[in-house]
Amino acid sequence: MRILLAEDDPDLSRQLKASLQDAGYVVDHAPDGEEAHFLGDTEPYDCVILDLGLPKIDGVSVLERWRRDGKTTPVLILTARGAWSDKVSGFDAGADDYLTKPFHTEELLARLRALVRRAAGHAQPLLVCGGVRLDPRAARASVNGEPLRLTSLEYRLLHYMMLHQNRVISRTELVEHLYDQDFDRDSNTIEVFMGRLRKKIGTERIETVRGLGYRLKPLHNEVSEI
Amino acid sequence: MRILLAEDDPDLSRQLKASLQDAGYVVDHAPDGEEAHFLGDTEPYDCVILDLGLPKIDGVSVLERWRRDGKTTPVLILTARGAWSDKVSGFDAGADDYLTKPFHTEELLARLRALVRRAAGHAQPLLVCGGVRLDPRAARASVNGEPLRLTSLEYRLLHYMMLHQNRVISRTELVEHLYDQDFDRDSNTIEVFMGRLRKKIGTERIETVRGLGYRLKPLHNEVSEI
DNA sequence: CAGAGCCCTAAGGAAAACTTAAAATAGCAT
DNA sequence: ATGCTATTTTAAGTTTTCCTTAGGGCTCTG
Repeated sequence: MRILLAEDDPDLSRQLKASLQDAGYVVDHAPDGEEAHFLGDTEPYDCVILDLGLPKIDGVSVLERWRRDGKTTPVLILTARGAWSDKVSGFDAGADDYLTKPFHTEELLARLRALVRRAAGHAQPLLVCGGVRLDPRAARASVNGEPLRLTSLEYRLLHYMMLHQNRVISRTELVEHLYDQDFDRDSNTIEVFMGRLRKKIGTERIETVRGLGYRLKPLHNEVSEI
Repeated sequence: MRILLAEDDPDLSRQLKASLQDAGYVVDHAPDGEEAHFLGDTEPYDCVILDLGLPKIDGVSVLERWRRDGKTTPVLILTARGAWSDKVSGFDAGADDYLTKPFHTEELLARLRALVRRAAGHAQPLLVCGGVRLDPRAARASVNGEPLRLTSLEYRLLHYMMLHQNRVISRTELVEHLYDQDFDRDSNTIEVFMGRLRKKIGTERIETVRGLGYRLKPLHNEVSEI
């Protein structure tokens, strides 16, 4: 876990750096806004602790530049007591958290934990099967990067099969998961939809296992992927 | 944007609720921990403002229960001046931000903006989706630099969709976040407003996903994803 | 090679979404 | 307060989408 500490007060800097290192972080120190901006731009930090009253370039400006450049690293801002209007502008510039000096080191550490935890919790479950990708959060799928245009049932079918890829899935199982209880057992909808799906993602990708069901799998030449 | 305000002081509650509503939020109020826990459990809020000194069940306990149940709604905690050890335990219980009483309403609003924005995964204070821009601070939006003239509901609709762009958002989700508890479920307001928004920002930008909802996305030539 | 299992196509029909206009409500200034 | 305007909601009519059905042809297997 690597942290950028942008703070000009030498005493506070030394003390904070020590505490952070004790807590297991790797710490780089920037004594002014110019250095802070440069480091934040070039190095991949997990979090930045940014004092607003920095020499050369002030903290809010540094932050604004980063955000304008698309940096999303979490930033915790330090500010002097009572300068609450700084806070407002800092937040609106894209800060993720604030701390007023003087503060207890323990509180800073707690806030850091919260920030990093939050930033890391951004992993989204993306289903992949060869060149086929499905993002359940976005309700969207693609083949070889090309977005797929799927109807509701087609999507649900693909979703279920991606969740259970490489396994043979019976027609009954599919029906049970795609429809509610009462559904005409001897209907051929599943077959029809298999046909449509195949047409959209490539026939080869869904194998028919006669008498048992269907299996979704990557193409032969794709198997090595992920 | 729908918010739960859990605060027992009647004066402060009234004043805060008014300020929040002025700022365009839909606000539900819980005067004690029991009510707060119940509402937070049943309604989908975009953010919770939680006083630690609540009657019946105290704030930290309420928060702990939510987190144990897997709730990830951002929570901003209000606490009395000087009780900083509360903060630490509150953070570790899963709070996302802290504010010490007394505070400036403007600061609370700034922190709320930051929280909501962060929860949606945006570091930038300015929401961008292709040629559409929305500045939550100024409550302004534009298309290709051209300022948009939006009514209150149109704006809130666009705001919510920009926070969750590229994701399919159901009619239900929209209704739940744009209105408070009692709203007629089978009404077609959302459809009507989608029509109006589309007329203003361009039909292509809002894709309807039949049976699921709507998705706001950049135009084809503006960006490609997945 | 016969029969079961599967695939394909096209069209009917129903649900979902869109459009429009008018009624209801809220907001604002007089 | 009162009326005027802007906004929101309701409601009805229209269009679009796509789920389902059914029938003929194909393929695999015993």
